[in-house]
Amino acid sequence: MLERIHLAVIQAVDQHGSLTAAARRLHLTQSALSHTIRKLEHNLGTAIWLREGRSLRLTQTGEYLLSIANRVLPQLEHAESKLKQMVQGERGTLRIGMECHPCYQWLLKVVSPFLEHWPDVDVDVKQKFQFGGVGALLGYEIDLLVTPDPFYKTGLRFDPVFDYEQVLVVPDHHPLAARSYLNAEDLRNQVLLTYPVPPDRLDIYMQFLNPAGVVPKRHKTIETTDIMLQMVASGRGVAALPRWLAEEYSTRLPLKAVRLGRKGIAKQIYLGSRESDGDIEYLNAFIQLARSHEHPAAGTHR
Amino acid sequence: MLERIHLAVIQAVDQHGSLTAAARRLHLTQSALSHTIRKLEHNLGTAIWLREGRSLRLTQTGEYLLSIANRVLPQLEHAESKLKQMVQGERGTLRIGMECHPCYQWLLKVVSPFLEHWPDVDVDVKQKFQFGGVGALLGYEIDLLVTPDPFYKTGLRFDPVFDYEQVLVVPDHHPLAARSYLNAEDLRNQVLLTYPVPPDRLDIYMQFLNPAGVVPKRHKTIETTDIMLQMVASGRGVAALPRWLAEEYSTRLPLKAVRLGRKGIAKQIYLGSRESDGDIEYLNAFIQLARSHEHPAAGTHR
DNA sequence: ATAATCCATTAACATTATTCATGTGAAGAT
DNA sequence: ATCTTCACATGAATAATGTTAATGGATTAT
Repeated sequence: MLERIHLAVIQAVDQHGSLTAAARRLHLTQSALSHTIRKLEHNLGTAIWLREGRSLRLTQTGEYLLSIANRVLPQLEHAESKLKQMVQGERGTLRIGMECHPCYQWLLKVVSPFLEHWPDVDVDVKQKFQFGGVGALLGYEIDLLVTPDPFYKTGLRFDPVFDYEQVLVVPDHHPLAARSYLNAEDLRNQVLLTYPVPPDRLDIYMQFLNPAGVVPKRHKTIETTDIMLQMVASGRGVAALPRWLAEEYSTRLPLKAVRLGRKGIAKQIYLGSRESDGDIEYLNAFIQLARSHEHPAAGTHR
Repeated sequence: MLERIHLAVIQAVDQHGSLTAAARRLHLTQSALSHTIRKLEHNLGTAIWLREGRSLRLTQTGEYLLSIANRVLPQLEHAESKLKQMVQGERGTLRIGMECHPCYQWLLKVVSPFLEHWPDVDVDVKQKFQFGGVGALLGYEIDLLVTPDPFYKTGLRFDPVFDYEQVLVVPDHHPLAARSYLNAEDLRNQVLLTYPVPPDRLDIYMQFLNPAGVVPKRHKTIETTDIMLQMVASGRGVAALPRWLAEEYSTRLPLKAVRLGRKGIAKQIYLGSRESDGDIEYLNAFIQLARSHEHPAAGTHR
């Protein structure tokens, strides 16, 4: 009933002094405005202006409508300009899901230049998903998934962002620290520290221990990388982590990284996204940035 | 470009779950909504919903539009309900102009019950007018004029609200206090206190002194009634005021009211208004209230 | 499977909005 | 005074928008 055009006319007449001038401003004819306002006045049951000769004077109702116009129209105009930015992919929220605990550190390094280049794009990182990372992607809970497990499916797209080697992190003076590589048997008497995820999602089990039928002495789960490595340094156990992560921490803690198996465990991290989001500029930019920004230490493996 | 209907559709779809339900809610057909939204999406250059089978899921753009809808639509709805009240004369601002200094006290007695009956109508009182009270009325500076001088003219309407007698207020033990009435000559040696208005607007001059060619010893102007009467009580002069006003003060100050001339000076107060405002309920109500609320002391004169 | 529901689309039609051409009255200039 | 200009009103023609009705495709419920 009270439409945008009504408010626009009232505001324009106030600003430009006449219906005719307002019509020019709004790219409509004076006739159209006259008809429109006449109908509004009829619907309201009251005049908006008093016609005094050739000029218009606002009634109390008109004054009130003008105040509404001056309050509401800027909101709509602002919304429109924001929408334009969003459509051009310059503004939005990038919701990133993480299925790779240690990757958080790497992610921070990508996010920070991204935020600089895209000041109007917010980044949100989630770590828990009811139906797994891929489910979250398909269910539009997240827009981007950082995962070591690509799950090729129609509608999804996975871009490898970097390779790395999964290694065993042990204390500096640990008996295994000097070895050039380890066998599964070597872990039989070790306490293994991992993130709290099911063993079938842990590569050290799937690719190393299980094939040899070996079970470690104990298995403890720890949420955060920092604490986990503190524990390793103090001799409470050993952990399987990306080599680059181990090397980063080894400058601060007395740690050593040892290869798992003769050839090592090779891993890749992928960024999963929906194909339907292929036209979102900032999303593509993020993937681009991520690929060009592989971890410095990653190269040492190739 | 971004119209109310667009926001309404987005909000209704969010609230009722489907385009079809939203169409019912908005008293439009599903077809119309489908077309409307299609056009909006085309104009924006982006989808608002992702069509997933038979249900709609908001895109980021859509989420944003929904937030706008939830913010802007209530503003428009509120404005509409206020407008309805204004049109029914239940809400507004009554701007009262005063051309009768002592009437302020009387006005307060009318305004106070009025404000109680019309909680949504504000009252504003003005006392200065560039082109006089009638000019202010015609120029829409005020909506109601309290004046002793009706100025019948097309478009204006004057309602008498009460009669009163203009008397001379003197100190209790003043030589003139005992007289049953005064002649102009009696003022030749008095100091006359009046409000600061031109003598040709003062009845004591126009109707009493001037015809007799008498000029008082001195003429001082004072803004406020309270101070004026304090001065009279302390013997600094005499003042011409409505009888009811003098009587009201005489309970607190040692004052006496004496008739001017043998028949006294009869006065009337009018409420002036624009005929074009004849359909404003609260304005009529005010005039009605004013007429039924003449000052208690006024009756003594008739 | 079957039916029901929902969105998209099409086409004929109805309604509403806008334009175009013209009229009227007020203000200002000659 | 008369003329010109300006601004709003009006009515008919035209364009835009919404309705009705029918249909298809897809999904969900029974």
